[in-house]
Amino acid sequence: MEELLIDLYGGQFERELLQEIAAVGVFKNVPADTVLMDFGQYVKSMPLLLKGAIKIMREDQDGDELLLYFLEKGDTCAMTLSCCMGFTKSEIKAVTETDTQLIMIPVQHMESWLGKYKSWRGFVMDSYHDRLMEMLDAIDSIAFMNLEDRVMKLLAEKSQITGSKDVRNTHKEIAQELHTSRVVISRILKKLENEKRIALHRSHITLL
DNA sequence: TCATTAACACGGG
DNA sequence: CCCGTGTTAATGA
Repeated sequence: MEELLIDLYGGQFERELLQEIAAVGVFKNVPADTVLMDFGQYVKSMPLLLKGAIKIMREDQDGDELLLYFLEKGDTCAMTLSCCMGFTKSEIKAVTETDTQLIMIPVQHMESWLGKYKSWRGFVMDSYHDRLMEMLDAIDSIAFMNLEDRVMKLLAEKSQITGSKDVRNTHKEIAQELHTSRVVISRILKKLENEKRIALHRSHITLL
């Protein structure tokens, strides 16, 4: 676990901090499509992402979901950070998009590290900033982009996350993540296929 | 005009 | 058969 840590965070964290993380952190392998955190849950440890991707979703009163943004390696969850400090409930849902490796750090440590390690403070601050920017990006998408562009953007993100041109998602899943109906997704995907931007297959889509 | 809802047909696993 | 997909018709914002 320590080698992985040094590999990913060595340039960022002090040696002592890396050792502390290795000492108290719990390494976890999580398969794809696992719910890591749900609405209303109290958070008792924060995840440090080593490998894979997690999607962060918001949910409305009817239980319909909307994808906000993805977390990738080197990222952490901003909601966890604020939840841990104030002991409030989670406002978001986190689901693994791919098979994921992460380190869970109990909350009591992360607070003391804030005073102890400059690099940790910087990391937490940067994380807040990054997540805020991604949130703004998500708002821009919903407010200003048409559905066709949002679909392409989502496919591009998913492709980048998996490192593959193939996106293994059904039209239904895409519709739920973008909070729209499957009919529209099918129609838009068909249009994109006619424009030679993607190729459609059963249960997966290839970007061209 | 464009999204949504409901309904139906087709085909693959 | 069930599910994913493609399409249409009616309705609404």
